[in-house]
Amino acid sequence: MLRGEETRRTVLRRAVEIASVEGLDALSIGRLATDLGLSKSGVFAGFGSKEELQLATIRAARRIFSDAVLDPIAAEPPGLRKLRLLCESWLAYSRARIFPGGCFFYEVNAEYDARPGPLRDALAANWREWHATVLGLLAGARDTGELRADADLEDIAFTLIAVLENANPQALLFDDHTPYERAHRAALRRLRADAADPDTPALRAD
Amino acid sequence: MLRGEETRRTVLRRAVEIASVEGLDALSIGRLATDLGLSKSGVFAGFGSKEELQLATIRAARRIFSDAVLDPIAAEPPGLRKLRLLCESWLAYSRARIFPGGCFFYEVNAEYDARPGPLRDALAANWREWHATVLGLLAGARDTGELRADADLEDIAFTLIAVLENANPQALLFDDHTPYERAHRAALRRLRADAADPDTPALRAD
DNA sequence: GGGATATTAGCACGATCGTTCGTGCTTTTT
DNA sequence: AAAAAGCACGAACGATCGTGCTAATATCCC
Repeated sequence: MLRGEETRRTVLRRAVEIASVEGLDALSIGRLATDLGLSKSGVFAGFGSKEELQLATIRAARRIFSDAVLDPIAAEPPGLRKLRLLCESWLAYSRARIFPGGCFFYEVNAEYDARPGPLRDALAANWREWHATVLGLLAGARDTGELRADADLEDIAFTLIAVLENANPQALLFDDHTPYERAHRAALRRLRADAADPDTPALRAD
Repeated sequence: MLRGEETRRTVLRRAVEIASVEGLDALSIGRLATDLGLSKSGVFAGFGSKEELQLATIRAARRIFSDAVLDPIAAEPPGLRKLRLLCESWLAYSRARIFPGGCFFYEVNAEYDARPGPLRDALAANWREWHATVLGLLAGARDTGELRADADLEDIAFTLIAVLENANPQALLFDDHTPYERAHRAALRRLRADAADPDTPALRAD
């Protein structure tokens, strides 16, 4: 019986839109039902509780994010180029309003980062995953010898994520796309700062 | 007749706490009333509408932010040192949980950056003000000759704000303070990158 | 096709939302 | 001392919230 799964998908498609703009708290069963021409109980039945609906919304958003940002660069071999492509991919994702509220996770992380519970746990897990991805690409670029062997990859990841994420609210708040260009320049600059000398052996000692 | 103003302050003191953790949407008249032992209508009367309560909450938060971050460095003369003190002041403000939810503005900007209306307008105005402050200090440090005359101050401001703000959600999400240290290092590094040569004349041509 | 099953609709519940209204109490002004 | 103003209160409103029930309706298996 697949009709149920189909309905869940329909609901979640709308749910991620709403949550990316107004947050997970603004998700309401009744609103989703009227928006989609369903009954309240029909929407409710598909999830069993509001919290489960919110968790499912986070999972759905994770998939969309992964498709939009990670998939396009999956085939790229490790190295600095892959890292730069990731940054561009992320900026394009925020810029293209894949979620109408910009980056879904920027919105909901701010909403729940100070509220313990299953939702914050789920968001923390997603952040860790995203952070590990960036870190992995940085390690890749170090292993190819394009980044200095003694570079602090955690610090670089922190700055990269920071400048990318920060482009989002500024672009949304002012309906202005120049923050994306600043973020791009800032990311490239940070990578350049720890780039290895071109004639340094690939795996030099620290 | 000052009793009214006193009540408003009491309400707003609680309102900024709630909003910094759960957002401006989570402010509810009834909740504030029961939290403070007041009547719903009494709280309501002091503001006239929920939106006015939210706007007043933003104004109250702006004052608290200004007292915590800007006042301590007000007497400092322009220059790189003042800029570094600002970064430290900001990080201390987030770290000390002046607002229990970390940075009030990180939370509410994310909440309203994609929702046109008076609240977003008010938040945009606050952002502009904060941004202008950072830019002003950068210009000060350039005028003292400590920053290169051709440095892109807008880009530097973008990165500084990004690394500071980004420490906030990460520290909150993981109950971990090391992001503050990363942010500090990242900010200093960015300033160092455009520092002028020590023997360069104060106002060199571009 | 009929019977089992999975899925949606309809309706009601207690709670809470923002808001309005009328009333008393305090304090200031006259 | 009388009059006015400021302020908070309690009660009530229509709406919406999340969540249970029960009944109707699709869909699948035999």
